[in-house]
Amino acid sequence: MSAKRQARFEQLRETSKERIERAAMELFARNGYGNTSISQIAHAAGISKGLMYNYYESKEALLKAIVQRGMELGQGMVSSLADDANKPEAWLRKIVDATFQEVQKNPDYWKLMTSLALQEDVMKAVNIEVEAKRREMLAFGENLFSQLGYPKPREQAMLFGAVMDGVMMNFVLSPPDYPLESVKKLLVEQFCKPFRQ
Amino acid sequence: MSAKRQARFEQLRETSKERIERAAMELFARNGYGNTSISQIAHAAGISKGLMYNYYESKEALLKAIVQRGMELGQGMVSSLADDANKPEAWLRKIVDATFQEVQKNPDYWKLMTSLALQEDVMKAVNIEVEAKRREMLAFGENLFSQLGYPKPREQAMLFGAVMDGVMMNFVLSPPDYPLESVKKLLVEQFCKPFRQ
Amino acid sequence: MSAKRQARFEQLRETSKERIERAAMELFARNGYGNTSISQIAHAAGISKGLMYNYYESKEALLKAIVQRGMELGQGMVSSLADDANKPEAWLRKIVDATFQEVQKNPDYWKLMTSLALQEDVMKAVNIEVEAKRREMLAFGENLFSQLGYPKPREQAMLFGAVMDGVMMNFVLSPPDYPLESVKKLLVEQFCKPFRQ
Amino acid sequence: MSAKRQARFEQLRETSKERIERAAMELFARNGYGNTSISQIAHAAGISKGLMYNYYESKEALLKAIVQRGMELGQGMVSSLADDANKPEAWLRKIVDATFQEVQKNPDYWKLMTSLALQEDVMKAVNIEVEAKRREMLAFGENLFSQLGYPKPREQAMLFGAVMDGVMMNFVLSPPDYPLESVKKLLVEQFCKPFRQ
DNA sequence: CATGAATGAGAATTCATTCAT
DNA sequence: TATGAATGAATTCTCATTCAT
Repeated sequence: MSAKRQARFEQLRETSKERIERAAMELFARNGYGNTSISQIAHAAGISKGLMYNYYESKEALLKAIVQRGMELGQGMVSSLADDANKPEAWLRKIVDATFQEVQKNPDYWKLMTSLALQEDVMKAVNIEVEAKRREMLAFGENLFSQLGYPKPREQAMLFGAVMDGVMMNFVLSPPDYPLESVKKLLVEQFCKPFRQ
Repeated sequence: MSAKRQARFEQLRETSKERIERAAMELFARNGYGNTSISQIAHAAGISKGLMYNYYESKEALLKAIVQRGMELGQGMVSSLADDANKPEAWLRKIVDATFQEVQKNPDYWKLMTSLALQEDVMKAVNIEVEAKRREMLAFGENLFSQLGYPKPREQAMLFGAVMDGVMMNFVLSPPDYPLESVKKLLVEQFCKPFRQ
Repeated sequence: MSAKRQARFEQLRETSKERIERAAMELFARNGYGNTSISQIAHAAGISKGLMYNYYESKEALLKAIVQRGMELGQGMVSSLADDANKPEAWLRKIVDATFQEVQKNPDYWKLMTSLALQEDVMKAVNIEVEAKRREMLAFGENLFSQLGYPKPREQAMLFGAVMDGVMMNFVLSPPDYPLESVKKLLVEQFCKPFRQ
Repeated sequence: MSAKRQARFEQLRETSKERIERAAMELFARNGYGNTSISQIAHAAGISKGLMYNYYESKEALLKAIVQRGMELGQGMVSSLADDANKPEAWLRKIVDATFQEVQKNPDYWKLMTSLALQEDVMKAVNIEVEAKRREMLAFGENLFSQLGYPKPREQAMLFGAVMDGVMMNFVLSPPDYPLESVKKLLVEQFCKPFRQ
């Protein structure tokens, strides 16, 4: 096959794949993985049921692909807030900003991830990765709060993680209505600052 | 049938029902409603599939019953912290205590509720009720934080709700490992107090 | 459940299972395992597709059960011709008789077994057992022909095995037309006798 | 298109066709017609699925082509042993030799043919031809054994056919291990000779 | 000639639900 | 009350076949 044709096919394939993944993510997020059928996905993506299996070995493989892709995109975000090495306050703010930016950009993805986290069996493999990331974040936060003089930096990091998760969850439950900006502002005021008696 | 036999049956029925609901809640919480089959529930409860339908009209009815019962139990909790009418700090603390006590007593239930909240289609009816409760709680919290002098009581109440949700979620994801008490303490220190510049 | 009810259910279950196995064997034998669908089997057995899965985990499990049951029945046959310890001619005749009796009783089963033997992937597990049995038979035959003075008992046993297989195959290909008795008589005359220059 | 190009294409076509047929025969023989997919064949042949349909109208047409080609090759064999008109022993030996030579040359083909013979529905058309050939062979053998003085020439011919089929089958089941030559020698000794006693 | 994306019919399998006992 | 055999609709998945390129 000529390189040209190759490219064209590549593009078509991407298009279909992307439509499938987008549709699937939306439905998985909205209704849950177990409550979403391949038929629904195919219909929403405007393709035949069979085509799905040209791209993904199974429904579960599709889910994995979606999660994986999201994690890769997430990597970019994390690495983008790299420096500011010894300004913990700035760093915390950046984390808050970056996280909510991500979530706003793709609430469905985060809804899905939250759903999955709550289910042990489905996607055990993925959850392991997510768990690792959580741990990493926790250690990172502990370090920051320690620098900020908190007497119990680990617990503070956990509380911080909890607020983040909580706001995120409340937001994805009703994105249009949630006053994310105001809440975020309060959050920053109350969490991204040095310890004070 | 004699009253005695009646009573015995009643008791047996209760027992079976309870075993069914407990098994179902565990499985729903662990694997999701859509990923749990009646067979699994019956097996876990040690009864036959058919018997389920003596007590519940359908799988969905079973879910509703579980959710309902949980909400009723929750009512008790709420009403139990009724007085202390004008001591907002104490009230907030009580809310925190009571909530986490509930969650610790039955993490599966809260895991399930969180899962359900994330799914629009499944249990739309239930979610409406939950949503109503959320609103009520929000209004209540807004009032408390207003009394405590917070300039943005509504947003503060939302942030408070978010921490609560976040801690709860993090806890139910790994109940044995989570240092709930320490985190709760920090939470109380940082949220259950009058506004301070 | 009372023993009576138990027995009744057992019987019903057996009936359905037997109908399924009979129908499946017929279709597998006639059209091949890969060309037979569960729908066809269910239809032929007069049951619903779903019921199959109450008794067998999968189509392959059904096949295995059929093969297994046949092998167990075959065991009976083998053990029934036990004695006559040192009369090799009589023994050979008995083998011939017993084998063809089996085959006449259930030609479909042998057709199926022959089909399966020809396919490596399907039922690799079963084929291993069958192979073991072949080897055993071969060793046994070698011993007999050795006693009968054949200079190459092993090869003679293989030839004998081949005639048996060949007649069997020709017979199952058109049971009603094949003059099994006459052919068997010739076979006995030419194979079940001492070596003669 | 120039004659030259035409020829080149012709050659390429042949090459692809041959690769397809070889791959298909191997897979059909190994796993059965119904258990072999076009994808597998295309992959094994190193071509695209679509290309198959340039050469064959359907999967079944491919099977027919394979069988047909084998039968045509078989024709050559039969006609090659034409003369020796009235030396039945020599003739029988020739039949034995030629047959096993064929089978050794292409065990997969015979495996496939045996498999097909065992399945009524698949390839009914082909089986009719095969059946005709069997009959012809039977009549031929009957004549030979009659000339050799056998009292039941028809049955003897059937027994002879059975040994041939049996040895063939045993051989194709494990070509590398089977001592074809030794068994063939015994076969000739015991079957290709005048009637005695 | 050659590709592989796309289709749709149908296959295997699951599962909520019913019902005779 | 309790069972589990039986059903059938829906679900996941496979595969021969078509077709635009």
